[in-house]
Amino acid sequence: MSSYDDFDAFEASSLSARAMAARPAPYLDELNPAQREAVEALDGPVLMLAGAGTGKTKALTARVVHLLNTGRARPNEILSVTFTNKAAREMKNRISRMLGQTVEGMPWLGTFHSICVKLLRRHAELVGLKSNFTILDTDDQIRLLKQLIQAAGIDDKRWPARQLANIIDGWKNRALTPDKIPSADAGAYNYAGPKLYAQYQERLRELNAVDFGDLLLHMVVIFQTHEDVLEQYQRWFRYILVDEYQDTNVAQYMWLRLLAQKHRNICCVGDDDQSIYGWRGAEVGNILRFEKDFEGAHVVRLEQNYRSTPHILAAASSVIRGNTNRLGKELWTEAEDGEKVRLIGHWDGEEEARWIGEEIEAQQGGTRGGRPYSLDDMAILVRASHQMRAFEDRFLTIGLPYRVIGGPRFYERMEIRDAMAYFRCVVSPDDDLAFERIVNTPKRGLGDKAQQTIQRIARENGVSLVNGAAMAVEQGAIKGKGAKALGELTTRASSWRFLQVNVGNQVVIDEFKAESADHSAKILRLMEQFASEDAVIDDENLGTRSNEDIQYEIDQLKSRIQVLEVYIEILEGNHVRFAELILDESGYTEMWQNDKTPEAPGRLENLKELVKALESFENLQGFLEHVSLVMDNESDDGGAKVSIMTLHAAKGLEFPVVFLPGWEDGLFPSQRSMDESGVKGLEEERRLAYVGITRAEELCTISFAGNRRVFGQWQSQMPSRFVDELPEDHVDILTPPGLYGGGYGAAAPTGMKSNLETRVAEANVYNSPGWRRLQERQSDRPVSQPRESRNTVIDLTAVSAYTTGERVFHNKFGYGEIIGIEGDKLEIDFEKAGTKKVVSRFICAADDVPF
DNA sequence: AATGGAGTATTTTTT
DNA sequence: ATACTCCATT
Repeated sequence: MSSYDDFDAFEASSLSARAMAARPAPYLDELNPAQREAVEALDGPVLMLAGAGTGKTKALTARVVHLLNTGRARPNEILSVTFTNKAAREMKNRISRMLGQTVEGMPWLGTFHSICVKLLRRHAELVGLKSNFTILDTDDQIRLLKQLIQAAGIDDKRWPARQLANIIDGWKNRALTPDKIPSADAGAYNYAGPKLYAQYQERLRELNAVDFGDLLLHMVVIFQTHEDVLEQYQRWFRYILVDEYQDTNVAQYMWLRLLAQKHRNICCVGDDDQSIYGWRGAEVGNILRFEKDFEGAHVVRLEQNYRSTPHILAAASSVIRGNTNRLGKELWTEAEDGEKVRLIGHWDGEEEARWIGEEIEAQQGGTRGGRPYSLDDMAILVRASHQMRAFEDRFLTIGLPYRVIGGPRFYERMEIRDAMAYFRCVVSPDDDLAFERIVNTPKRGLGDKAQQTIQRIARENGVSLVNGAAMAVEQGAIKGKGAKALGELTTRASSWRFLQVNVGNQVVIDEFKAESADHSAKILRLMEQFASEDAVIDDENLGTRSNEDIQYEIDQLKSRIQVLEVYIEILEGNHVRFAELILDESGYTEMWQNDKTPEAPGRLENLKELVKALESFENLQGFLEHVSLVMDNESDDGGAKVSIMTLHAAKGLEFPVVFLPGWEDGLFPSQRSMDESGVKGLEEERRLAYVGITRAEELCTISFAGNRRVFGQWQSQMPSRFVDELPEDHVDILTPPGLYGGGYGAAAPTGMKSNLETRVAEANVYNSPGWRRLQERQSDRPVSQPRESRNTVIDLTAVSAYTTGERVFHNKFGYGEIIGIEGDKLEIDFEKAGTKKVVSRFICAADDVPF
């Protein structure tokens, strides 16, 4: 409070502050003490540690409203960053509601990416871009990288482009430009990573394009190298609010720090226990060290939970307690006890889906807390999207309405991407990737060879592909029927481009109008002539024209007038017409109309939807930007539905009834997570479990299956270690009804620990041969036996149940011989597949092969 | 140049 | 199991 900056800030707004001091603040009365504390600490750095369901968004919005209400800042002086578009929208809505008016004046409320686009468009030239740059999605990114990889003579089979993309993303997330790659990373991507990264950035600049990571990276670079620009925004953004701070990566963190340096009025809201995006560069460290970064930070903990029952909270707390390195929060609630968390094991994934389907039908209409559940109140949260399939299959057969959230997105469909590639070519002609996509779509008889010719000519002349194509046509470099089609495309393209650059140009509009008027006048004259002339004319007389000829000319003129009218509309700013024209003239619409495959009608439907979606935008560019940044499609077509989504997609949501299927080791926690990131990965998985459980308000059901098809192969599954971390007192173990109950006769192996998992096993079918085999093996396999030490994922001291030289079998690789043992990983020399490292649970002794 | 068959990898999670 | 890629054939 003593710094000059703060004084300055206060002075600037003190007049209005005083004027508004008397203004009532009813929103404050609705807050609990902790929330209120977080809202009222307006100046200086604030860290709001908000556990799940503690009214974080409420506090955040109240804070914005309070800033406005006390006159500390005007709407455009508040920088309010969220992680997702959904969160941004939610905040906008809630602020308007609290304020009683719309928030048109909050231009800086949005995701990191959308705010950065806005900034970067203003300062693009500082990093060598034009302000109409395009934003590439992952797909384009990979295609571009593939080209560079092949040009470098690297085998992209052995070194997939996808991998390089991830490496580059990782660097960008850490705000590392190609010249700043640490030597430790020099070996990345077979030692070609850094060089290819530099080439990639160079190429992006040529294409006047950026990828997602660039949006932040470029802005950080600009802020670091152009003090004047940075200062301008530092001054401008008096107050900064950050939602989901635990999800920020290094680049975002640097961006925030740079901007907050001056006023230091930064309020970060987050929950270290809900950090689930480490895999894409999020640094929990950012939140853990906030107090060090911003000295004198005011830390507020929101711990009263308004969402879930005590049983559910107890389960969540018990699981998350397994993590070290937490800031520490303990959620509590005043809610009634309600039902315990339910736990159930199933025979296989299909059985699990069947049971959940029935359970949903049973819960539907049933009441708890007085009001009947609708399907909208229920959700199934899975670890990985492939788990959704079993549920979709099942729900389709029993006719249970469901909605998949975050599935394959509308804008990722082929026809939509094609259409958008056409738009991109028109909006930014340098976008070679877009042109590549559409040269031969629809088929124009331009194969590899023709396209290479275009590439060559473009490169030789240092022009974009569109221009290169035009030159190729002029030079007659393309042979065959492709030549004509390409010529047509390039003339079309240049006329689209003409329209695009002349939108709003009154001179051109007037010219077209004049031409149109001329034609109309001529038609009138011809009509007169037509009427006055005899029906039959001497055909031999070339000087006279037959009625047919006149009719033909009239038709020609009429169609020209129609075209002109469309052009005029487009020039006057009707971009929807423009889109239609492009799709029409390119033959793209026609292509699908002629397509006889069953998907074709759906694709045409999607194209229509695309055009309709255009209506709510100002122009094509605005639309393209929205699509690349927002990419969401929440089309709620009435009707109550069960939601199916991944745990990641569920963050921030809540449902009265939640199902958490697939709690099996390897699936959840995911094997890959643990392999790649060890204990860190496991802890993130555990946070994911915590997020999952805390989504539930009243009823939470966790389940696992003993057998599951993985890559089309049946695999025996072990219940998740997280199952053991649930608190017994708050969990009900269910016995699945029917078919299998006790069907396998023999009780579970004796002498087992009486942990939850075993009790589930005893209670149901979980006595299958496969499962029992696993259980038995587990007891003579140190890797998985000591439950306590299991959180050390790679335990090099562990003694394997296998020995070197032993002959083993792997589902995928077949037979082989163990040549090395490293904890639970075995190095095996396979007879067919060569030497591989395999996690021991995926193999079995050669004489134990199940057939 | 387009089609169809074989062979291969795929399953995290997303702005 | 399925989706995708590559290659050989027409």
